[in-house]
Amino acid sequence: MKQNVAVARQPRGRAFLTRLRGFAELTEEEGRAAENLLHRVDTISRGADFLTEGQTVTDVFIVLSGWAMRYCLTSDGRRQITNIALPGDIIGYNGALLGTSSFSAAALNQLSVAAVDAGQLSRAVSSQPGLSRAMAWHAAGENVGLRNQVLRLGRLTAEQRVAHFICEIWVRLSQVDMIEMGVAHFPMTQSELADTLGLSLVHTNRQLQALKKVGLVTLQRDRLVVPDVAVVAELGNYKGPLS
Amino acid sequence: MKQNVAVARQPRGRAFLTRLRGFAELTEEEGRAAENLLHRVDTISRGADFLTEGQTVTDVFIVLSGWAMRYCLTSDGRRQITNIALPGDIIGYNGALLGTSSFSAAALNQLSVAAVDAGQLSRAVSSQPGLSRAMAWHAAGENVGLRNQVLRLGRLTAEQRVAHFICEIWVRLSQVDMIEMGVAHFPMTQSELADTLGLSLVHTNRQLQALKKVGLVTLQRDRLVVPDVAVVAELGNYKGPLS
DNA sequence: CGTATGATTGATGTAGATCAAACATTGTGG
DNA sequence: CCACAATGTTTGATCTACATCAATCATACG
Repeated sequence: MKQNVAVARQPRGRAFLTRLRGFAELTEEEGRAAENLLHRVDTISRGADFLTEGQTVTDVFIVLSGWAMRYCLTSDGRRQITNIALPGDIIGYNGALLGTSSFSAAALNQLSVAAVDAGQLSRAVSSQPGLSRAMAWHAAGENVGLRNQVLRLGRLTAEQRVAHFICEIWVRLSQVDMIEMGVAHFPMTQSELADTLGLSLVHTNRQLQALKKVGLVTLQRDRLVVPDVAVVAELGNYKGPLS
Repeated sequence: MKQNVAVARQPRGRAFLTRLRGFAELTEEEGRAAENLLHRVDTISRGADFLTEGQTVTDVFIVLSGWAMRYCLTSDGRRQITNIALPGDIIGYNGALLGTSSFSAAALNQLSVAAVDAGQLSRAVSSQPGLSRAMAWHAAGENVGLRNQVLRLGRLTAEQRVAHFICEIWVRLSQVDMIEMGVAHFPMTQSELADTLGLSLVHTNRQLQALKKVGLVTLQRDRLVVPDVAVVAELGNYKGPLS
C-alpha cells in the first residue's frame, strides 16, 4: 500500500544514485557505470533473510525501497539489530571486501533491492575514482550510525535510547525524502525496536508510551509523526543534523 | 618503556603499510605514495585529546605506536568509548570525508601518529586504486569492530562483555604482532574499560576479578595474558578469528 | 613522605528484565 | 461475512543485574 507509493515515486536505483551524487559528483560515465551495476532486482518479503552472518558474500545489495535490518545473534539466540538500512543504503559491501559477512540482514517490510555481483562492483569501484569515493562516503556514514548506536546502548537510558533512535530515523527518513506531510511510514514492530535498542520488549513498549503520552511522538499502526524533532533530540541527547 | 620496544620493532609507518599490504596488494608506486603521505609525526601523551567531536577534520591520523580511543560524550558528561585504535589503524578518515568528526579521540598511552593532510590523502586515494581499496578495507574492519561493540553493549551480560572485549583486543594485538611471549601490554585503566563496555567502574572491576579468579585472564599492572583465548571466546560469545 | 591516580571492597538503591496474561488487530479459510 | 488463528501490543507483578554511594587500600611519583 504505502509501499507501492514509495516504489512509484522512486524509480529503480534512483535513491542510490541520488545519494551517491549528493556527495560524490559522479561523472556521466561513472553515473552510467553505477547504473549498469543495477541489473538484478530482488523483492524480499517482510521477515525474510537475504544475507547471513559468517557466510561468503557474493552479492552486494542496494536498497531501492523498503526497510532492512542488519543483525547479529548471540549463542543463546538473543538478537541485536546493529543498524537499519533505508533506500539508498548499501548492504554487504564490507563483507564483500572482507570475504564473509559480519552480520545477517533481513527485510523489515516488503523490500526491493538491487543485487550487484560483489566482484563486479569491486572492479567498478577500482576503476572509477568517483564511485570509490562514493562508496567510502557511504561506509563513513554507516560508521557514524554505528557509533551513534554504540553511544545509545552504552550510555543512554531506555527513554533516551528510544528518543535518540527516533531522531536518527526521522532525520534519515527526511534525507531520503520519505516523510510526506509530516508523516512517515514506520514498519518496525516493538520487538524489533527492542532488539535495536538493547532493551526488553516490555520496557520498550512502556518507554514508547511515555513519549506518546507527552506528545513527543505519535505512532499508531505504522504511521510515525514527530511534531518537534528538536525537543526529542534534546531529550535523547541526539547530536547531529536535525534534517 | 614497553612503548619504546614497540616503536623500535616497528619502524615508522611500517605497521600501516604492513596492514594495507596484507589485503590490498599495493604496487611499488602506491606503496611509495602511501609512505610519502607519512610526513609529520606527532607524539601525544597519555590522556591528551587529538581530535574533537563536531570539529572540522583537516588531519587524518595513522597510529604508528601506542593505543588510542575514540569516544563520544553525553550532555551530562558520561563518556562512551566507541572503539580502540591500535598501531596501523586510521583515525579521522571518515570525518575527513564527511567534513566533521563524529567522535573525539585521545591517547591511552604514549602515542605516536602520522598526521596526514586530509585533502592530500583524499587526492592520493582517488588516484591510487590500490590505496583506495586499502582504505575501504580498513573502513570495513572498523565497521566490524563497531558492530561487535554494538552486540556487546546491546545483548551481552557484563561478564560476557569483558570476555568478548578481551578476546577482540587479544586477537587484534596478535594481528599486529604486539603479543610477545604470550604477554601483551594493556594500557587501559578500569575506568576506561568501563566506559568502553558501557558498565560502571565498580562492576567492571568485579567482573574482571571474576575472570582473573578462574584463571581465564591475567592482568596486573598493564600486563595482559590470556592463556586460552578459545575458552574466553566461548564465554564471551566471541565469534571471529581467534588469531 | 605526601599526594595523585587507580584498584578494591561493602552496603544499598533502581532501572530495566522477566514472567504471565489479557487485549487488539490483522489476515484467512470455511 | 464471520470464526479463529496468528501476530503484535499493552498491563501488572516480581525479580535481578548492575548502578550508585562511600570508603579503604595500593602504587607510583615528584
